[in-house]
Amino acid sequence: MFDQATKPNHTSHTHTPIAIKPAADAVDMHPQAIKVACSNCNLRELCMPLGLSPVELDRIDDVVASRRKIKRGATLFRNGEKFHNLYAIRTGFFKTCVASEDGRDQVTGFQMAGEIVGLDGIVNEHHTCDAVALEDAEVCVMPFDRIEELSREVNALQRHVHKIMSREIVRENGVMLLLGSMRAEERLAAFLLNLVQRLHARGFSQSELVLRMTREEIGSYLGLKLETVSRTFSKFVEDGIVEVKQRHVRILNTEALKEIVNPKVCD
Amino acid sequence: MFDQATKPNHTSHTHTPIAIKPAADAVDMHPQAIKVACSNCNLRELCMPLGLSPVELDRIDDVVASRRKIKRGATLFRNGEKFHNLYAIRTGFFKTCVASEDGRDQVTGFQMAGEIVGLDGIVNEHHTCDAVALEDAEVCVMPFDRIEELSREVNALQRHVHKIMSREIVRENGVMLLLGSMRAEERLAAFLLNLVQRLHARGFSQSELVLRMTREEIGSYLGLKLETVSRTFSKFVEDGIVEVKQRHVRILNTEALKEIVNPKVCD
DNA sequence: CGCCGCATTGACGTTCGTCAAGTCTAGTGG
DNA sequence: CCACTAGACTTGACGAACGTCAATGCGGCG
Repeated sequence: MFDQATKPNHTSHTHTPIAIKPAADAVDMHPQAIKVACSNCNLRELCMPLGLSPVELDRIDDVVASRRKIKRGATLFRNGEKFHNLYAIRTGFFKTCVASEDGRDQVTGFQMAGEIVGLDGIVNEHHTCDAVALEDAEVCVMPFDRIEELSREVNALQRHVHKIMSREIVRENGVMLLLGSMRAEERLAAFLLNLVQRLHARGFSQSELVLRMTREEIGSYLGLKLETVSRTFSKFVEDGIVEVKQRHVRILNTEALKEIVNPKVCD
Repeated sequence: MFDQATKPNHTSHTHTPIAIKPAADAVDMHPQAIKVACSNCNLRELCMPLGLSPVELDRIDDVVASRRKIKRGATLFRNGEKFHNLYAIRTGFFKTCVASEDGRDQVTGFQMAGEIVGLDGIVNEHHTCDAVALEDAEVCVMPFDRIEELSREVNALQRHVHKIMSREIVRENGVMLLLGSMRAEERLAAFLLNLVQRLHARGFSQSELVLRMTREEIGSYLGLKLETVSRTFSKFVEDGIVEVKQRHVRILNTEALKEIVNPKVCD
């Protein structure tokens, strides 16, 4: 039943979220020949500004110094490490988490292809959280000095950097609303809707997804214990809202999920 | 017992958090004569970059277009409004809050003199939260276009803007940790320590403070109901950790509060 | 002086966490 | 190929923490 869940819409031969845009497919056939460059990256619309002139596009390529592969379970950076770079995720899936001094930790986000991590390091020139790969991943390394330099000259880049940071602030506002005022079912429903929406924007199914994280990691993100996450999944299955088989999830009734997150008062 | 609580260290005649730096006191005697300018603002080290050359300092003045007074209870901006400006708080105290569609709302932060609000509006060019004055307040209006323009030319300003946004991201990470993994006592202890630390940085007492917000607003911020906030205050009083009289709070045992937030495992 | 919003306190209910037992699955090594 | 194992997941019983509801107190403002 779930056999096809890992292979959405298009025919990627792995389950890593590779993005859309059929246009550049021809180039992708010789991956070793690709220049490390944003100008021919099919994730460009996700992590770089739109509407650049060709000459600006050329300059933008300079923000990426190199690429780096991270094995599943390895860290891209750690709390306390000196901050040098932002990272644009090319493939793979990350979590970021902060820890309190007494050992508790909290997942602060899950990041997928086209998203930027490392913004936490700018203030104090040291990272304040860990970024851990939840599956084998590759990132573009973007030295922050270069970003600042270039964004002084390319207005669209400057604006873009500001928007990325603002977007992260707004996202975290939403998580605070979730953590501060929602019950378990609402949290999980909101989580699933958010994930599937972001995957859909990358060319995946609107109704099926494969979770890259454990129940415990979901729980940490949502401020719940893993047992509660598990029970809530089971509840959704009973109610016929989703099918769940381990990490494979199929959403049967999106409207019902939305209704759980945002109960309409009907009277 | 609390009569002097509203008047910490120095002799401000109101209880609005006016900042330190005795240097500029003379100028303050003729408030109507002050030019709208950062270069002679005693909050400068809080909201503007340090180590500017005189000529840069002069240019920085241009980011502030005007000032605006906001009455207690009034909004500086609202969810959905078009974004134009960032605001630096000169005097007064704000809360920011987001709302879900079904009416629940969540306080996402409390802001005091020298802090910047409005960053949420950058992504979509519309604000996504409300900023409400909890006491009569005054802000510096800083058109974001000008900020971007100037920060292309003044590197220190560019860096500063990035740091302010990154700081907000890191702060929200901390709130997520609090909301996701702490119990009521830990949350309230962390909240009090954070408030008093920020007030202290502005020249106020390390041990006394006047809360500008209701129990309900504290509860919303901390993901608790107002009754739980009230009970937790009472618990702290019983334990001899604080004295509380309405919104006046005196911290008797800072170490105990820290211990509550970060219980040390002693074995 | 009386009203109203805010705060406190108590009794009770719900939700979620804790602890524990048991199942499933993917990966490993014979 | 299959048995074994470790880690992830599920499920149940119980209890603690916090929410809900309601009564009461307090203080500031008109």
